[in-house]
Amino acid sequence: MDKNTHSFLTESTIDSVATIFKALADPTRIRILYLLSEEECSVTHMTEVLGLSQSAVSHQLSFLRNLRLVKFRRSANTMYYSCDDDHVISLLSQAIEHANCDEGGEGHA
Amino acid sequence: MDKNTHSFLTESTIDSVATIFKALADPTRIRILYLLSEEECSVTHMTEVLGLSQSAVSHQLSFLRNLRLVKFRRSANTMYYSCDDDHVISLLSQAIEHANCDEGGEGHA
DNA sequence: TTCGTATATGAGCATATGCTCATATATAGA
DNA sequence: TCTATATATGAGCATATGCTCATATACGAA
Repeated sequence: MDKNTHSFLTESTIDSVATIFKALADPTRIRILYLLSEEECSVTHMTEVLGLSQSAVSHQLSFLRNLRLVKFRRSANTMYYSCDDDHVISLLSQAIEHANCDEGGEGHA
Repeated sequence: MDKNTHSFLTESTIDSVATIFKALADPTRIRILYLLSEEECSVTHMTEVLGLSQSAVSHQLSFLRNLRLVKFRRSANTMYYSCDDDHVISLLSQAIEHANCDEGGEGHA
């Protein structure tokens, strides 16, 4: 505790941060979260819009549910999912903006 | 192009976003980037401060270099690394803040 | 209860990831 | 040139990840 004069992150903080970013680090989950950030929708709808299998979508929703990034409500036998974490959506939005900027004009200075 | 009335992300945007978040989705890279966001430092220094092997650090730096998230300068046979992407550091800082918030008081209403 | 639709989930597989170990490269000094 | 220090990198391995396939569960209608 002597030679390290800079501030450290705790294990727990590092794990939380890694977990958040892991959730956002997959194309399928990015597409699901982006879709849900625009509209609440059913599993079948996501499946159709994103062109993925029902199982793949459901597995990813299970993943996102465990992290409490999405919530859902039931209507008959249809589950409607929506986002449940503004922070994460904010991070996603910013990354999308930055990515789109880079696409427009490459080359710095 | 008919039933999809919501806005889509392009393949390229999705890939860029996933790549950014992938870079941030590993505890070792989080610690490296956080350290570099506070101070420029050499590989040996990172190795000591973070308690990692020289090889592990060097491999991760190679990864971060490829994505242009870090830059470096040489002084004799020592390489000094520092951050080269403010956007990514900004995303990291926000995630750390959020993680620390959640740690303080769990339970929402 | 039986069937049909919607969703969830376990098993298994192919690929990706992050490490270690060994070794290559680069620079400084003798 | 030879050696020492600092860093980079290839190979290989253990684990993680994301999918498919098959099947289980939940609800509504007949």
